[in-house]
Amino acid sequence: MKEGPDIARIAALIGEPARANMLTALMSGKALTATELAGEAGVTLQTASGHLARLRDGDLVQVRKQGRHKYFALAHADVATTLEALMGLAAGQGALRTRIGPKDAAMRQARVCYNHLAGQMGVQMFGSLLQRGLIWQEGEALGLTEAGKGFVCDFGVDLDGLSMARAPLCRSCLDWSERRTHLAGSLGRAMLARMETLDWVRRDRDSRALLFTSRGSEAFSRAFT
Amino acid sequence: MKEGPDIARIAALIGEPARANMLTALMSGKALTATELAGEAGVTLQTASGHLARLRDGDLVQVRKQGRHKYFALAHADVATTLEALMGLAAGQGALRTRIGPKDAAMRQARVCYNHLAGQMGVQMFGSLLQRGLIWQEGEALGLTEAGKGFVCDFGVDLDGLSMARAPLCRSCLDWSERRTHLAGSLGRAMLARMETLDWVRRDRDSRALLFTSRGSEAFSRAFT
DNA sequence: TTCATAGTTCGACCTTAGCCGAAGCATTGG
DNA sequence: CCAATGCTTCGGCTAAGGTCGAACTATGAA
Repeated sequence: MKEGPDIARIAALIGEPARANMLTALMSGKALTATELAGEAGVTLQTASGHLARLRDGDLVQVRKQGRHKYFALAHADVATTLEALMGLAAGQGALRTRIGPKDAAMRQARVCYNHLAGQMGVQMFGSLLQRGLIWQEGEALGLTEAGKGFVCDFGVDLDGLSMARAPLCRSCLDWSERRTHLAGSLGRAMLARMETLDWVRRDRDSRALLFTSRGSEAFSRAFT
Repeated sequence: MKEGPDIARIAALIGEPARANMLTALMSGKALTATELAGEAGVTLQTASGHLARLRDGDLVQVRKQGRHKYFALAHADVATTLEALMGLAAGQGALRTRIGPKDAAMRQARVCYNHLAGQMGVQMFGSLLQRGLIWQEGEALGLTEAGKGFVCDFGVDLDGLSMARAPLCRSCLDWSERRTHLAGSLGRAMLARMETLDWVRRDRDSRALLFTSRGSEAFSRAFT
């Protein structure tokens, strides 16, 4: 009768409104301070402090101390993946709760998901790369083809630098709004970073939405049709 | 502050040990009764009933009522995906325990279920009829096709007599050892009765097991391959 | 030094919800 | 009809944990 993996412990950790809000806020990939997270969660700092300690205990977030600030971020990409999966379930059944405002539409079109591009644009980019044979996919596994490496370098990404990193280069991530896979992993992050450098896209200050510039929008559709 | 889907509600649903155990048990893909799930979760039936109602409310499981049993299964493949993601996070990724139905081999092969044929043979017959287009199935609904009517009459069943009865002609019944559907309803009962008349099969005196004669076994596999 | 800001810990409330006993339906079998 | 079985509902008990005020530590700035 004893369990396998202790799924309840993790789910209970996520299943508390204040903590869920914090984790959702961290999905942007940005590191946030305890005070900021307290604001996101709508609780006082003491309460937030307790929650964050628990999240850290459960290995859902990691901390970096810097001066008198503590910056919190999601511990691992797996955490982001799991949260996306949960959002998929919640979105499938609960349109009743979320009113679709203008920001919501922007979120569906393009948003940041643990520092990589998600939403319609993310799915489009992934599909384009796949169709042109620049990446390959076999079940869960995912990778760059030779042609793909050339493409990515031409795009301006330092592929050699990425290869040194410990994290997997390519990962697939299931989109909660589109219900299709998009590109995650260190390559996914690098691609988004490059697009920001090129000023194709800018981050919204208050949400995870990504706003494409008119120039960037045009260039994007030319690059990933 | 409130953006995105209500992830906390779902996660809290999963994040309760008893419910998590139930969901884990359902990961096998098989449908389980409330009593079985209560055992899996280590709680009494009353408690389990409450939990299952909540899971059903949250669209994590779907239920199928059959006689005095209620069979529960995961609602969608998405639910299983999310649970797997959570298990991945829980790191201690362990074995799923599977509790199998009846231990008696004969019972598993063929037995009586409300006067119709159940067990491996029942599932086989159902599959054969379906594949050959003799019956049709749409969700819960089930019926005989024109070709099926001919087949049944040839088999020696008085279809006209059955149609007079109040009870539905065809019903699907979820097998408690195979956990797949087989043929129930007045037709299911008539089919079994006919097989007994033909001396294909005899009832065991002390149990619900059905013993196929050697001749009957041969004829059965010829008729329902 | 003194003050201000960031975060933690403690203690005390108090709501939530998980749990079971007992009784109530519903279905099946005799 | 009655008995047995599967499940649900109700009521009360209890424990867990979320919440905040207040006091405390730590870092940085004037």
